[in-house]
Amino acid sequence: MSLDRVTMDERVPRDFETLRATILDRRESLPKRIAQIAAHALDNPDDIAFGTAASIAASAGVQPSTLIRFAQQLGFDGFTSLQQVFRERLRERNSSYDERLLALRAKAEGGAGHRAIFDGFVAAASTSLNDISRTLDEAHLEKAVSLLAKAETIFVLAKRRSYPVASYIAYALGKLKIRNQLIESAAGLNAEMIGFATPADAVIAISFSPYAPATIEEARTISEQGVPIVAITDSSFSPLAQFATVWFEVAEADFAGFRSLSATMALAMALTVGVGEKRRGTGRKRKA
Amino acid sequence: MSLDRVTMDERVPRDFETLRATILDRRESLPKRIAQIAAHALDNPDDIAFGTAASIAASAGVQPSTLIRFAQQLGFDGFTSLQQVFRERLRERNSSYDERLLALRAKAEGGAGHRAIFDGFVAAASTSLNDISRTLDEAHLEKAVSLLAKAETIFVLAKRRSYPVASYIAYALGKLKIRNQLIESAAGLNAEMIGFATPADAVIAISFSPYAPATIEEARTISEQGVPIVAITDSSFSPLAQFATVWFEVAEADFAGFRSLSATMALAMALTVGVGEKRRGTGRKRKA
DNA sequence: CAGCGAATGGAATGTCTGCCTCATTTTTTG
DNA sequence: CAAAAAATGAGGCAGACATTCCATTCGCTG
Repeated sequence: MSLDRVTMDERVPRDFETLRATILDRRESLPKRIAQIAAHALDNPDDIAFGTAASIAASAGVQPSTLIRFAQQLGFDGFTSLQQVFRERLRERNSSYDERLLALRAKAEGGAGHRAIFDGFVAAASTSLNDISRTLDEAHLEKAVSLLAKAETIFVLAKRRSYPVASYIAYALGKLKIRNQLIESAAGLNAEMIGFATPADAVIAISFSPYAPATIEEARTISEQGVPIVAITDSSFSPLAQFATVWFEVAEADFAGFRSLSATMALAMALTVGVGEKRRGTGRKRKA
Repeated sequence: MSLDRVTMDERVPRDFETLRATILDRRESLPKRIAQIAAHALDNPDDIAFGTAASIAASAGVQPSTLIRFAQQLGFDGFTSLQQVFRERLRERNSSYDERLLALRAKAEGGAGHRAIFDGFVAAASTSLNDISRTLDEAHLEKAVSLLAKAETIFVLAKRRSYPVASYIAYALGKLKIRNQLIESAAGLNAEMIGFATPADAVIAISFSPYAPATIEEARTISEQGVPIVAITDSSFSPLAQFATVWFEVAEADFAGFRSLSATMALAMALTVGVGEKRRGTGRKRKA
């Protein structure tokens, strides 16, 4: 047996960063095909982690046997051991963000003091942003923006918890010189305001469970007038969804009984600025 | 052949979250061994992603064939397709938090379409949350909460961009049955409202550059009446800071000319709920 | 340009994979 | 409690897998 040599001085990189450094270090001295794989491996680490030797070799444009030689040259005893390093990287990377969030949440739930409360809200907001970033339907977004961009006046409809979002939308639309009307309950003239809306206009309606009855009623009325509605709500069973031309499902995390608004805010701003861009793009002009 | 049934109505979950929801949904109705695997899968998703059918079955304490039946019951055509979902999850979540943010921001700046705009706002919000989580001064938070908890009425003062935050604070304070007064400009009676404030009350004032002159003026007036002020603003040179008893410096990231509100929102909620807790803790009661 | 060692391609190999089948056990139903 | 249905266990099979081996090509050096 002459395995001694292997165990003697060859230090096998066990973590991805070391491996990466090793590869970059030897880059010059590697044979052509091996270098080809090295480049491919650092560029597409996920493929190495999940692919088979054959599939990786094919997408790197080499023979499977070369891939194995590459692994062996780095001190591994085969492709499989090399792959372990790439897989370990994904395992560890993955946990970092979630762990951070979990830690925050744990601190929020376990810990005392007001810092804990603050952490709870930060965690809820982060979670919500994370979720919406994954689940947002791009087609819905495009459709909603087109719809709103065509509107003469954009009516913004929201009560209670959702009202802050509506007021920010109204503020942003105003800054972008897009004609809009915020429907607030203060003056008690909602019915009259809604009466002005025509099918040439559009509505952004926001409501979450428990749905403010006034919002639902007003959405119903306005939809019966043939005005298209973009709804932001929390489930496809929401009463808002049935009146809506396009609707978004936003799941906000909550803390201490108050749901985050961060995901809804991000979506609201994307809609607003999206409409602004679209109008500028088509040369359409609006005065405040 | 009776495969028709499968292709007909069974909707196969393609992303991890949907899959997770589906499993949790059917949890009750699953056979014992299948449930055993379901639990193991949700607890050790990484193992499912990387292991072989045999190794996973062993560590879940079942037969490999059961694992395959589990996958089929969910609508997949075999273990391999189920595994794809677990692998996709790792691919998408793969990068560390910072890298993910960078990627989002790059996509937002480079990319076209409205998804890019959305990503930009999500990135801005995440960055802001990240920043405030690092920089928030805990002592300031404690001091602000004590100050507000002692107030008879909490006045909330903000205009324009900061107004949504103020309206959410007012909403939350209301739900917590804490007496508060939102100072909005609509009725034009701000001066009179402010006149009611006494040193036994307190103010939450929010303003960011460019500072709304009305907010500054009102803050000045109210501080001259001896009312303590908690300010949320963006720099210690802010005109708001000089009137404030306690102030928070919040740096919000911006995108497309609109700053995020997420960090301010999180702080605002922490203050609000903090006050609520403190009052309940000291047995102090308030009526709406 | 001949000679030689390293590098490479491609097929062969034995192992292990996922998945199917069928016998057995458990649960449900009448 | 019997019969039927569902769930489970275990062995077997075809195919895919990583790896090895050997013939061929490439890139030196003299």
